[in-house]
Amino acid sequence: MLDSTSRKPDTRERLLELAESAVLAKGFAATSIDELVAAASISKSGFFYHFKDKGELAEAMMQRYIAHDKAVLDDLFQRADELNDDPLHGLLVGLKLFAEMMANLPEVHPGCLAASFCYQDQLFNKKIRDMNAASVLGWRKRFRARFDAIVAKYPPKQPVDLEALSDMAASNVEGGLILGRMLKDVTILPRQILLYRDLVRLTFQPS
Amino acid sequence: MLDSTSRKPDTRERLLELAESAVLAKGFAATSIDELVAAASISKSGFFYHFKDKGELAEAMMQRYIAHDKAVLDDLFQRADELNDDPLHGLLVGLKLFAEMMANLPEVHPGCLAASFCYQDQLFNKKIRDMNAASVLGWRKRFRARFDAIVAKYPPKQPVDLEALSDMAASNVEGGLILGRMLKDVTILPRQILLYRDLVRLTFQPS
DNA sequence: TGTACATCAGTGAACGCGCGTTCACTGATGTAC
DNA sequence: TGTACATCAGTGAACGCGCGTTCACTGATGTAC
Repeated sequence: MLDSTSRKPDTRERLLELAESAVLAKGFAATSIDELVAAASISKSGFFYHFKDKGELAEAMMQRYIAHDKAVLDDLFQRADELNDDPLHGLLVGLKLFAEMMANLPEVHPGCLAASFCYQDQLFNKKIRDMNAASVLGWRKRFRARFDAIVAKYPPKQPVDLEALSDMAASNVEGGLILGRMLKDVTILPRQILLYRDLVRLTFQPS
Repeated sequence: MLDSTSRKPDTRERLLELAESAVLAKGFAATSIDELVAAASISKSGFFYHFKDKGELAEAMMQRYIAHDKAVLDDLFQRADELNDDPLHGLLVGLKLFAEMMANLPEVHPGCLAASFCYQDQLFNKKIRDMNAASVLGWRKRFRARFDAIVAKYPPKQPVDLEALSDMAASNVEGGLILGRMLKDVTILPRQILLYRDLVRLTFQPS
């Protein structure tokens, strides 16, 4: 029985964490197994005990990243919904919380592993690319459900491309991360999220 | 004297073009000089006649990409401005033209080299990273100037983060490209641009 | 409680291949006089 | 107009290093009886 309080080193998890930050800095191909095992203080063969090859590392990284991403969003919107019954205000509160969370990240230059992978996708097998696509569709579905509820209560004055508006949640984060990295300015992402929030408000809130 | 109509092979340009599409598919580190020279039908040493090392290739790629990017935008907004005197309508027309242009790209999965580089930026020297940052600041400045003119004529009802709104032009394109690649759906980018256009309209247009 | 065996989490040495880079050289074209 | 030289746009062979991967092996812990 695995005791969650027992702090055994968990080499595999450490390798994945090291790999993630290396890949976000240099890309997957330039991240060598040698550097990971050196940082984790194990031998190269130790790596191959945990992953049968480098492709399996990529798969595990993506799985871990997507699961974490989903957990954060689930938690965020659950908290927002507890504060509010109205679908529009619930989303606006959630987006505000999201912006605050992104403003308070401890990391210096955050990045999205899915974005990194999508600009190197020829390196990966179909399974990984499909995981990546599924995770974006997850964002789309999550936000679309909220917009459907909002539209029912607050019919917009003009026709709205609800699918694009749902996708913009993810798109806006990806874009904000890229600009934040390019300009080394961590305020860009949270401000982009607040701007998306403005768009949602202007689109649905009766004036 | 170089005659622009003389169609000499221009090996260097061909190498840059081949490198760009390879890098957008696999990343810079996984793009080998061997594959480029094979595709260009020259020998490996021929490559080193044009570029002193791989880093100089990266530099030339970025330079070329940014110059092209700037030229496209200059042309686009010049055309939009010829159709219109009003700053708000000029921008709205420009964004519509932009969306149409992006909807009619011949490429299957377009991508942004600057985004690719920024997710591998540890591979590159400061000069390249600075070029990349300068190009984003170029977008910011371009759109900021337009928003300043718009605000003077159409004061917004509520306070607006004009810098973030300017950055969103680039951010929105980056995000749209990423989602388009992940889902292999070329309609995503133009629809995101139209949504940004909606935000601009809703923010400034008197109701 | 003691013993036999299985599993876990690795080690250490070796491998071949592909990568970026160098170097001496070359044939075609351009320029000076 | 002919000749000497320089530049352009490469070629071909060789280099050493780092990479991902394999393989036989090991000491510590867990489980069955």
